[in-house]
Amino acid sequence: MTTASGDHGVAFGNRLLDALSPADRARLRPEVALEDFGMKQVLYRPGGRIDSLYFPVNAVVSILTTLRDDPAVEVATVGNEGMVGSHIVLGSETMSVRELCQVQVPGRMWRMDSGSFVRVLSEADPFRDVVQRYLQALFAQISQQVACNALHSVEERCCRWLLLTHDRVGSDTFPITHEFLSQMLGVRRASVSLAASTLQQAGLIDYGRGRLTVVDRHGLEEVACECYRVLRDEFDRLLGPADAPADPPAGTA
Amino acid sequence: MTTASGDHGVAFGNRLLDALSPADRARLRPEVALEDFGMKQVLYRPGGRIDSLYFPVNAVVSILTTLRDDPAVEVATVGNEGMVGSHIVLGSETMSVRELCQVQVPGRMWRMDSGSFVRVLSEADPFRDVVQRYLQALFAQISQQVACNALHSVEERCCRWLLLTHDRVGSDTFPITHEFLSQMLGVRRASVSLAASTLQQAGLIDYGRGRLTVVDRHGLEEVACECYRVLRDEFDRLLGPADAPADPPAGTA
DNA sequence: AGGGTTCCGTACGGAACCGTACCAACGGCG
DNA sequence: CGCCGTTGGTACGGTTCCGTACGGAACCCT
Repeated sequence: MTTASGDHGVAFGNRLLDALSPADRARLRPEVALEDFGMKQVLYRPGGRIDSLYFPVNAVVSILTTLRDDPAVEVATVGNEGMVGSHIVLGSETMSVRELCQVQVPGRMWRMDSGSFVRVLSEADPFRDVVQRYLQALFAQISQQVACNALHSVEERCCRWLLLTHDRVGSDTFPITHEFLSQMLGVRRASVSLAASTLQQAGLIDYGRGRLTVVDRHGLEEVACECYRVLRDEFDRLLGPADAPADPPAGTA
Repeated sequence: MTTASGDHGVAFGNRLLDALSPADRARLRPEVALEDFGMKQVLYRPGGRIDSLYFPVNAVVSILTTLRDDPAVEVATVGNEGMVGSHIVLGSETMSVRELCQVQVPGRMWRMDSGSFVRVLSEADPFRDVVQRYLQALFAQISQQVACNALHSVEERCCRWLLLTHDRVGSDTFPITHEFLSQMLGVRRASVSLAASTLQQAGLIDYGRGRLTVVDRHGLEEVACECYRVLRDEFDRLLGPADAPADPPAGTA
C-alpha cells in the first residue's frame, strides 16, 4: 500500500502529486526535495510564516488548534493523500493565530518553497485543480471531525484515528504513545489506555512503549465510527482511488 | 445595523461585500438580488448542485454534517460576515456528500448566480481577495469548532452559539428552539433546556416558545468558552472590524 | 371553543468520561 | 549495573451528559 507504481518511475509516492500527468510531474520535479522529518517537529507555529509546503510520503502531520488552558487538539491529519500549508492556496502567507502544524509520525516529505508553489499554481491549471480538490477534501475532513468529537465515543475515535494513520504511513507499525493520542482526541490519557487495552484484548492491535501495530485492520473498521469510511470515500472521490492516480473526477469546468 | 459610515446608499449590509471599494460594489450590484428566506429552508442538499451563492444580511445559515443515525450537527454558521456556497471558490459545483446548508434564522440575503460569481471572481482581484480571506476565516471557524466540541461544556457552547448568532442577526431577539439548538450542538434537547434555564435565571437571556432574547450580552461572554472571542477576533483580523452591529445600548425588546 | 401540535420543564437511572493519583515495567544513559 | 525519565495499567469519587419519558403550557387551525 506504499507507492502507486505502474507509473513511469517518476511517481512521488504522494497521491496529490501523483494525480498529475507524467509530464506535469516531470515539470514539478525540480521544484521539490525529499527530506526526513522527526517526531513532534513543528512545521508552522501559530500565526507563523509559511515558507515551505510539504507533501508527505510516509510521514503524517497534524493540524492542531491551540487553546488557552488545554493542550492543542487535532483538527485534521495530513498524509500521503495531501499537502501541508494549504493556507498559501487561499492567498495567506501565515497560519491562523491559533493553528499549529506538527509532525506526528516521522518520515519523508517532499518540501517545496512557497514561492515556487505560488508560481507553479498560477502557471499550471492541472496543478491548481488537484490542489483545490484537496482543499475540498481537507474541508470535509475537518467538518467530519466536528461531528465526530460531538457524538462518538473515545474508543470509536481511537479506531478512526488509527485507521487514517495506517492508511498513510505505509506500514503496520508506527510510533505513537497513549499520551500523544489522548491530546489529539482531546481526552484523558487514561481513557486512551483503557480503549487501547480493549482493542488489544480483542486482538485488533498490539502496542507497547510508544510503538503500535495494526493487527486486524478489518476488525478496527468494525469498531470505528462511520467517520473513517466517510473520509476515505471523500478522499477517493476527490483525488481518485488510492492506487490509481489517473483520471480526475468530474467537478471542474 | 448596516454599515452606516460614509458609504452612501450602496452598502450591502454584508461585511464581505462591504469590504470592497464603492466602485467595486457598484459593479457587483447588478449581479445580486435581495431575497427573503424562511426558517429551516434548505439551500443545498448533500452532494447537490450549487446554483446560487448567498450573502446574508440578517439571516443566519448553518453548514451541517449529516450522519447515518444521528441528526445533522452544525459545522459552522454563516451570517452577515460571509457567504454561503464557498465550495464554488474551490472549483466545485456541488456540495460534499455529507454536507448540508440550511437557514437557521430567517431573514434577507443577497443571492448571486454561481455563473456570475465565477465570472466576477476571475475578473476582479479585490473580490477574489476578500473571498479568499473569508475562506480562511471559515476554515478557522470549523477548526475551532472541533476543539470546542471535544472540550467544552454544553452551557459554554450554548453561550458561544448565542453570541455568534447575536452578532449576525442585528437584533436582540431571534427565533430559536431548544430542539433546534440541541441538534446544532449535537446534544440532547434536555441538556439545552437545562443550560438555557440556568442562563435565564442568571438574567442573561430570556426566551419562550421559540423566541430568544439576549438580555446581558456581557454576561454571556463571561460564561461562554474562549472559542467565541477567538472566532470574533479572527473574523475581525481577516475581514476588518465589524461596524458595531450588536452593541447599541438599551435597544428594543 | 375544542383539539392537535409544538415547545419546554423535569425526572431518573445509567453510562461515559473526568481529575487525580499511584505504581510497575521498560529502556536509555552514565 | 543502577539510576531515572518515559510509558502505560489501574483505581476512585465525582461530574456531566445520555436515553427516555411524562406532563403541562402556549400556540395554531378549524
